[in-house]
Amino acid sequence: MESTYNHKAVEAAAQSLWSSTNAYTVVENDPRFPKGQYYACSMLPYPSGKLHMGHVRNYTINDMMYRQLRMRGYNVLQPMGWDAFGLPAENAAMKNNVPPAKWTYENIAYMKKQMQSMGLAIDWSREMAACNPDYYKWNQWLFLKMLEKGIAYRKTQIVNWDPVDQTVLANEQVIDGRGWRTGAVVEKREIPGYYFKITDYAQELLDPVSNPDSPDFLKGWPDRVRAMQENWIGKSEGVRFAFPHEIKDANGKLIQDGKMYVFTTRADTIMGVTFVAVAPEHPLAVWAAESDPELAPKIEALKAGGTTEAELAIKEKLGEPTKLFVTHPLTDVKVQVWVGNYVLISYGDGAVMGVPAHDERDFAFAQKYGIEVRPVYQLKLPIGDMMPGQHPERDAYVEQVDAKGSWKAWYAAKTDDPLEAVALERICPNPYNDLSPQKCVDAVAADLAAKGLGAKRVTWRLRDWGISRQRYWGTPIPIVHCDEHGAQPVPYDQLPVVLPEDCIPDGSGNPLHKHEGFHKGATCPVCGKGARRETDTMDTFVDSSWYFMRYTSPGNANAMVDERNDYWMPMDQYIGGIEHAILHLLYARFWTKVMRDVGLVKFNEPFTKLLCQGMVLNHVYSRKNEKGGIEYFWPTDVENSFGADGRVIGATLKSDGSTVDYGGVTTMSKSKNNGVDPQDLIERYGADTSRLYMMFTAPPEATLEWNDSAVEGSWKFLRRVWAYAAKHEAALRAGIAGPRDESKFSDAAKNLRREIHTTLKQINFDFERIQYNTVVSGCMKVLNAMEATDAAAITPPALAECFSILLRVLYPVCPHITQGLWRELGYEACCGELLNVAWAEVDEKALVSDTVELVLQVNGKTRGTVVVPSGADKATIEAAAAASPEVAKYGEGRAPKKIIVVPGRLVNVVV
RNA sequence: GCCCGGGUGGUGGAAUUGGUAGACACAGCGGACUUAAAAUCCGCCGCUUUCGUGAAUAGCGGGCGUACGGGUUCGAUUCCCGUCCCGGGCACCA
Repeated sequence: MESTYNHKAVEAAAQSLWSSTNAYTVVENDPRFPKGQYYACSMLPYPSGKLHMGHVRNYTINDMMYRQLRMRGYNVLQPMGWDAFGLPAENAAMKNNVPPAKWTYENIAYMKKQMQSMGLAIDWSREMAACNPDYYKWNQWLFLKMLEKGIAYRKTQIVNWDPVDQTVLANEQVIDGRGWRTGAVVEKREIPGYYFKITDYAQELLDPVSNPDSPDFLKGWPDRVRAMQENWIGKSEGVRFAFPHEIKDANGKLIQDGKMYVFTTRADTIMGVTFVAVAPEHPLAVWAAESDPELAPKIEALKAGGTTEAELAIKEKLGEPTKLFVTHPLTDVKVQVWVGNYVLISYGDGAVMGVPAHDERDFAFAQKYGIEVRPVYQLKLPIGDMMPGQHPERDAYVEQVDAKGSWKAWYAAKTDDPLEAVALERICPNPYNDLSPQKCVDAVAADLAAKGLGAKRVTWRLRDWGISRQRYWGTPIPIVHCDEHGAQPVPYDQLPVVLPEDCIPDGSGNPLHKHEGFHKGATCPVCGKGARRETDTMDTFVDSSWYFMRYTSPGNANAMVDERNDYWMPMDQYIGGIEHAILHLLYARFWTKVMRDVGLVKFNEPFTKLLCQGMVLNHVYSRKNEKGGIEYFWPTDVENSFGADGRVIGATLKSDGSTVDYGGVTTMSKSKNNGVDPQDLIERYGADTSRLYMMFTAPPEATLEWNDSAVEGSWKFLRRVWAYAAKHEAALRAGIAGPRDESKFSDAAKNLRREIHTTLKQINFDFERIQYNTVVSGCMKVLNAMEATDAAAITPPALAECFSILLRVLYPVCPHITQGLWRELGYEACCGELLNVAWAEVDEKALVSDTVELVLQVNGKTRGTVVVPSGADKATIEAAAAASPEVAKYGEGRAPKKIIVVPGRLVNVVV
């Protein structure tokens, strides 16, 4: 064999072997795999042009899992596909004047080649692309089913409209209120669109992420992802009730029929209401502005600022009083209406009851405007003693068990005159004083219901999923518009509605409008007359909501999925970026439940286990240039300077020493000039080194700050593996072929086997918990142990066994070099192809040793070790420990008071 | 502001249910080989120079050490309470 490692030749040979044997094509119920199916899948990539480091990391994790489990006897499926619809293709089309389809297909071809060069064990016979009519036909099919079931419906939506380009803009395409391309002021327009009633499934989507007792609880998901979904769904249980009023508009009509509704989760504090606040867009605020010219601009000003950023949480609570009053539903006291900048029109009824004593925001607001604070629960601190930012409720909850009598205390404090206090209380008594908060909520809700003014209500943050996009490159929504019969679904037998692939968007409007054959070439299914085809396409999240099930049923032209899907699904392990923790994973769960309700699948949840691999980050360096633009610098062209705490405080350019700004670490991107192309790495060191380094440098879920200075180390390790094989080729060959009689193994062989099987045990554990960085370090330990032992002293069959363990445990990370050595050394001729060889199992007999070394502690401090025969009983160990010189020295001659023995590990002598 | 993670050598990171902290590497330092370089191999590598013993900033011994302050325990990186800092998520959600 070659004396040195030639990665190019080795990798080419392995890859051509795999492709010539279709090594990774899997079939259902394959009898070769006694342990049954295992479906391990990565989130499908967008074909942007080429792979980035995040992809390499994601797919290497997936591939390691694949190879290890397959060797363990599982029928493993690792498919791949393309999230091929979407906006970037349209933008590229405009820039390069090529149809999005062509651009997309070329990218797919290139990226597929890159994946093959990584040595990924993908079953390409199941490849899918979202832009293929064979795939998106089923988006359309299920859409029609959802229309039938009422899960899909049509309503008008407010969108960002660019008046120059005549197109709809996504939120992120609106910059400072202007279109990103045209700079035109963006208008809000109401246009009709289709929605999915995901809210109907809210409770069913919530339980598996929030309730550990739910039968579908997703215990194989990271806690943080479950928490994010739970927050996103946002269930809150409370009471919705009305403040009656007689406020009339200019036409003399009662506004909102004389009832101002609010929602609260704290109905128990209803007796503490001292004001109400409405959003600036609320009908009462609108009327207040119309009827008071001085107030109008002030209310307008309250609309300023976004409402979706975290910074709002610390924004100052601002408001304006109006001349309007509503009536407290239980006490009939008049309550002033304020307009507040912290009230959101989009949540609940756009109005809140103000209880300064028991709500932090209400408290801040009341403090600012001198509104009365009226506690319902006894407070720990008098209101006057509270510091700014300190909120009464925190303390109030502590004391809430003693709510009884609190109002009396408060009234008494408000006036020195006990008679007046009694009088005040009579005006506004609190009948709920004796109740616990939860009982109080029930009682208040009952009283409001009796008056016909309110009821308990569950409110959700989750909104229905709007799927209409006024874009070209997406799944056509299968609807036609007839002048006579309106919007009509396309009949099932006319699916798919095929998207023309020859359009080149120019940025103005939807090119499908101009495509006569598409737009005008439809007929009404009711009357058969000519009709216009819907030109809106579906949100690309629709495509990604079920692609993983299409992998299971490739080539089926008659059904979305078939019985093969029942074999593979639910997916055992899903792997992808944390950035999809909410939307994609929620939509896929919803879509699965819809498929279940249509009778296509029998399970409730699609992903049993979820792994979110950490992001790959790199440093960012930039500087403002003369033109005012920002210039980014390649990280390796920059020298850092460090502060006393070791953090980067500044940076200079290596070329001329000029200073640049250090921007911390962020995700790699072309625009920030900090993306590392994995192809460079693969070409220079090979796929195995790249994979090894990627896995070794950080655990899969941790973020990884890119630094390739250690790649050389991984490269060096693989060269050592090869060199060891080349140096000991003869002994290894002899060991593979020779008879194996363990009773004749030399002591050196026994010692080496003990060490390697101990390490193997750890490696197996690390594979199970998906801690692949320590799997790699385990592989290094195996080689270190072999190199540290004189090979001549090792019985050849033992040497061959040890090296075969190394090749097998290293195989999932570095399949090429291990496959190459397996064949070169003759393992293949004897035991078959490495991919199909059984995983290395720990030989418990090899772990046994005559003596065992225990850690010796005196008074809890480690002082040395004590060697005892393995299997020694407690008394023997205690005696050995007590007799040790360390105990004599550190125990200062005192007799042991107590001896703690942890079998196999440690003995602690307390004197 | 709230929720979820996290804080360990110069660096990436290890330590399975509390049991020898720093595995495995990278960088660095010293050495071997070589005409030289590369490659390779061997050794050292948390702090304490003023804690002891040494001529010694060598060895040996001791002490300290897992963000900080407490606690539980024979024993704490690990468990509990409090504080600070960093990262991610979010919804001023009534």
